[in-house]
Amino acid sequence: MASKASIEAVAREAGVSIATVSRVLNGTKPVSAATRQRVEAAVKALDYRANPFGRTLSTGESRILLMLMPDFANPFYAEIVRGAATVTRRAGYTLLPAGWEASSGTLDTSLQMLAGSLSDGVINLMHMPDQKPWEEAANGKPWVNCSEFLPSDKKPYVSVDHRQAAMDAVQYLLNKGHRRIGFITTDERFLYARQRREGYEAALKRAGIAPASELICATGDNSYGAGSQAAATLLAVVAPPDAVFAVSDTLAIGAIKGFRKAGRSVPQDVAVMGFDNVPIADIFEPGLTTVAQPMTELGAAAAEMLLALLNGERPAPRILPHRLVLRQSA
Amino acid sequence: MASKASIEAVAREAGVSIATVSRVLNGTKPVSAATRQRVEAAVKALDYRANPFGRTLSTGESRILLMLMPDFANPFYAEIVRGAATVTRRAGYTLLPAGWEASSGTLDTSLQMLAGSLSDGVINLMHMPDQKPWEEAANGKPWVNCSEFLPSDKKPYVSVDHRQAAMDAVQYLLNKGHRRIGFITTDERFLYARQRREGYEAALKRAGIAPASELICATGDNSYGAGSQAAATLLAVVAPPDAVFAVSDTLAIGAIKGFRKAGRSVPQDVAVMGFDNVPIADIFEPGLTTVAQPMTELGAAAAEMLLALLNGERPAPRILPHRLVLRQSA
DNA sequence: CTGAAAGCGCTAACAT
DNA sequence: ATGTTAGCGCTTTCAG
Repeated sequence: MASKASIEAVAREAGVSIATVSRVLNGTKPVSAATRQRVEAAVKALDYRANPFGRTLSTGESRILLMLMPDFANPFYAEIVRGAATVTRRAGYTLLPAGWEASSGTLDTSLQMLAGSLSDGVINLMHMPDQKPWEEAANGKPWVNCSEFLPSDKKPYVSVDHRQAAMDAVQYLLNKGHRRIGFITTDERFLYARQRREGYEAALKRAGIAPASELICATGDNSYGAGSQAAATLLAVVAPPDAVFAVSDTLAIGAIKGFRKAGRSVPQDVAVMGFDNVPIADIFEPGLTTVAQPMTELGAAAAEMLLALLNGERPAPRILPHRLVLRQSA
Repeated sequence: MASKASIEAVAREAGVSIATVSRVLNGTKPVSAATRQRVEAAVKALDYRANPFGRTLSTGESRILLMLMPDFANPFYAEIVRGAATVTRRAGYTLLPAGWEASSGTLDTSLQMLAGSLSDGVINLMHMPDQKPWEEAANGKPWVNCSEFLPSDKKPYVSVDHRQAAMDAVQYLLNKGHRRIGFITTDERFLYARQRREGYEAALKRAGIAPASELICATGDNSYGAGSQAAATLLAVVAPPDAVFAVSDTLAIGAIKGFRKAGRSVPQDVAVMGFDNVPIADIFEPGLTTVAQPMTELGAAAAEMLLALLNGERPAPRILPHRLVLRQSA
């Protein structure tokens, strides 16, 4: 630990007691102007910053909020973090992104242990099946789910309506005259995947179309390669789809690539829709038609709700609006 | 703070002193088998995990390593993190990604303050001009630079040879017969940008070509839009380039998009090369010719060096090999 | 308005 | 092999 000044050094430098230093630092109790000045001067002179470990041990609160992330490299999550961090910072809390290793199989146990006492609360973006160990570690700590949520869960959540969003996407495809619509999804243990699939099937049924299981392709993960693979699989069925709805832009772009490799053109031979509206959706050719989520707002709302929880309130769950972004792929 | 059992509760439950509990937990001193069992049983029964704040306050080391990241959403960094985390975890350290907000302008001051005492060391990926405040906060703490580094700096570093890599890329373009080669870069305050530019100019000079300043386009940031914009700028000069080397794949893909929008085709009218070899480079069409960095290895090496530093050693700087990945864009 | 002192949970001497 | 105790740096009664 670098030779940092302790509160005691500051007290000595200012000729006061450590209690007084603490008071001016935290504004807990009135301090005479003269004393305050001396302390502030000493703080500056010694470049003193309170040791968060001492503080936390004493107060029992760390003012750190954990953000549990399934994937580090996904711009969708990055944007949510940005939205949340803006809000928490204003309230004097630090947002710590963590848990991203879960996606690589090995849960970081040391961090998991830390989670229990390191943070005052958590914003969870983790996919449902992966979040259990964290939930246990958090042990009743203020917790809000963001994006991935179980409606029946008593925890506050903020999300888009995955089911409705998927319905809207598929309805758009239906309106365009497509009848054999495929569905590319990730691991179905993920709630959002199941909810979007529900929406997909509901839209089909409403149009009098029976969902065909051979048109539903669940890939292991959310990569371009998986999407490409899925396209190949879908092409192999006896009556291939004339449109496809994928649960993520990554999968959708991978699928387009896959269709192309098989000599099909998008959207002429097969229309493709994605989900998320990440930056590449607008750059890739054809431009990806997709459903956009209000990422920044999702993060900000989650942070506000967590702050409310910390404040003893019981924030109501929130559903934020999604919207279709129409480009060339469908 | 959720009602967590303290070490004292465990001691009571097991009928021993807290010192003994600490000893079995940390294996610091021999403990009789019988006692150990009782303590372990108590730990399990109470679901006890040591409070890291207490531990840190006492030992002066947190066993947390900070990873300073310029950008959260960039798969390049995500991969480096993965490489580093694997190594640190094995050594019993937790890797905490942080600092990503710097790129959004506002440096998270609370985290910055934490940085000073929260971590035992740091792996820095931050761009040089942005890393200063962190460096001050770290105040002499073990520190290794990864990717971005100043050769003259006394801190250990691991990186590719940005200058040489750029030379290789430009030489490839030269070999293909291109003579008017443009350069798209980000903010030139970033060291890697300056080093790659040096390589670009060196390769040109070696071929007897005087670098033309109108063919060098420095964009503000590293986005698709910036690349696209740069392409337009380059097209506006009296004698536009017949090839372009961009300092990142993102910029390169943006540039391809920009050239296309202006009616040019890649690689026929203008060849484009990138840097990094991120996943989309292989999916985008035309496939992006680029220079690949060993991302996982960079992270792993950085972690190893930091661990060595923590261990009192003086690890030597390391330069890892890059390689050209040839696809269709150039 | 300010100081003395207790205590947060833990580790590491120092006893025994 | 195990217990006692003194801190680690800070906040917060409790006195004054």
